[in-house]
Amino acid sequence: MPVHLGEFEQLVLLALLRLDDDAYGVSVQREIARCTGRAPSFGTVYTTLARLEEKGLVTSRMGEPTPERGGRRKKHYVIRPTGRRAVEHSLKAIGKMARGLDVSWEAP
Amino acid sequence: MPVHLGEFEQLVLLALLRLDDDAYGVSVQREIARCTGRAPSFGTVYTTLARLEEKGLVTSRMGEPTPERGGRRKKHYVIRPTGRRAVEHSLKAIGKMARGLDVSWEAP
DNA sequence: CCTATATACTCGGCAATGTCGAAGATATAG
DNA sequence: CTATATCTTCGACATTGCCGAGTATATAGG
Repeated sequence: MPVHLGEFEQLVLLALLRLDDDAYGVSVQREIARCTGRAPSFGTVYTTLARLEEKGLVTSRMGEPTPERGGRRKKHYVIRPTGRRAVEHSLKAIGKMARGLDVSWEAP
Repeated sequence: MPVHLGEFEQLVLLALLRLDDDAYGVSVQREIARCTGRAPSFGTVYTTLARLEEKGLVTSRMGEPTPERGGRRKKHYVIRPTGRRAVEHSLKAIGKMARGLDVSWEAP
């Protein structure tokens, strides 16, 4: 039973991978915005993150309050092996379907 | 307003591109199965195809009865420029997010 | 302490997509 | 006109996508 990822779930998972240690709600939405140019609301990001955790694809840990200036504590997310496999699987599927086609894959 | 594609919609659109002239319900599901190893039901494929048409990303034309042996007529689908652009856009987004990561992109 | 101000996360709910299973349509061969 | 092979349509419900508004919680300053 292959774990199925939605389009946005893929982006979130990829964001976790590239943010590595510093992945939490705000940074995830910022990274997705930076890379893709679209600006998902925070609600959207948090919802997806929560659902990915329910499915066991990621884990979260509460961060310590930072010495900098104020604000609520961050909830850090880390991708799990299952999650990593799921993204790779999705990407591979798209890759196979796109192979040989002249749809531009890389950015300008 | 960027047309948003779901994960499966992307696969269907890619299938249309690679099937070119010979794209219709059955062949689309077969192609997706062949490439990705998953076997969506026909209902799933037709629903998606219909929705893509509503959104103006593809067009359809009824085919003539074939000289071969029996069966209902095929409904051929062709991707439109808008559709092509939409897939490219989606693929580009994923590409940007995956760039630099060591997630295997190509098939084994 | 109390308020102002940053930051970050939760909730409730509706819209869009994903996914079937079963039923209906329609060609050709006998 | 029946059997049979092909294809598509139809509900219906599950999963994902997507906010906007509300709630927490740190720190700085009076």
